[in-house]
Amino acid sequence: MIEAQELAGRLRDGGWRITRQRMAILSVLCRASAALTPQGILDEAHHECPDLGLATVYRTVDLLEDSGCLRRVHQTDGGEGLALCSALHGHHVLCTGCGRVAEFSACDLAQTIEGAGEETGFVISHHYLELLGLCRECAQNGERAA
Amino acid sequence: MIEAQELAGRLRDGGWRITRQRMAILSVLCRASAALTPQGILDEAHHECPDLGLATVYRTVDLLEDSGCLRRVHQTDGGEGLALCSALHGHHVLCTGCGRVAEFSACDLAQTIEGAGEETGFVISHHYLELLGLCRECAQNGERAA
DNA sequence: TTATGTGCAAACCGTTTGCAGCAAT
DNA sequence: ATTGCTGCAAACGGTTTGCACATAA
Repeated sequence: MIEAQELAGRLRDGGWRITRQRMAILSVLCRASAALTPQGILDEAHHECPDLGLATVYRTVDLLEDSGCLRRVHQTDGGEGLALCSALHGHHVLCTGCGRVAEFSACDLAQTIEGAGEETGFVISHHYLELLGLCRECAQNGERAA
Repeated sequence: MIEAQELAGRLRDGGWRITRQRMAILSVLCRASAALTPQGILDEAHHECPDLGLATVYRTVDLLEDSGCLRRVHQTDGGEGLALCSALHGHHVLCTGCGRVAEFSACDLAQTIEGAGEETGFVISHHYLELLGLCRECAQNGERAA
């Protein structure tokens, strides 16, 4: 669980100003257990920053994405959501039952990348990986994976 | 290189009608080496089907996605594109130099899935994987990966 | 003090939808 | 003959932008 303060530090280091609005958005993102939409962020942040506008949410989200603090993830419903990246080279796992998002770092694609390289002739340099399944709670409650 | 006829067969088997418009869209998708947008599909298909409308492209794209023949991929420019899935359980590789798309099947995530499961407590059932790099030509021409 | 950030509201643009006519089966 | 498919154009909704004001540094 990363702290809003820590993310704010990253922004400050990047030369960005720390405003009430940005702090509110960061807090919301840190508290969130599921991926959020810009509108969802606004709704949540409204409690601690009633005059926040949607345009600012979009602008801040862009900023955070560019800074590598935030990533777009495919939602179960087909849409996209926003989820924090607390660590470097982290990937996301999404729960198809409740939408919860978690990060993991144990990513070993060496074999796959080599195989794909041979198969296609490409020289692979990056990858985008997202896992889907059931979180502990949903698995225990017998939810079905989508 | 999958044939438009083969894809048409899959649609027919699903109970869908084969129309001039759908055939034109399928041909475009089969010919394409890069991921396309709906508008891009329309522009290309216009040659062989001048009265094709954008709404029909959207409707056909939905159909193909639902049938598992087409997948959305993250483009290098941040946008999304559409790429054919010719095989079952295929993933895509995108060239960050020229946009070319290829499919590969050598996907071994067992290790990663196990690790992520331990790390997060999730029971993983699906995954979304996309590789990025340089195609043979771009690598030879000394293009830089984005 | 100064440049950056913000709210507001309008503009934008990709996508979806309703409908009357068309065409695959 | 039936029913699904299509083009058109309007509606929609998420995102971006211009601008004058506010505020972090």
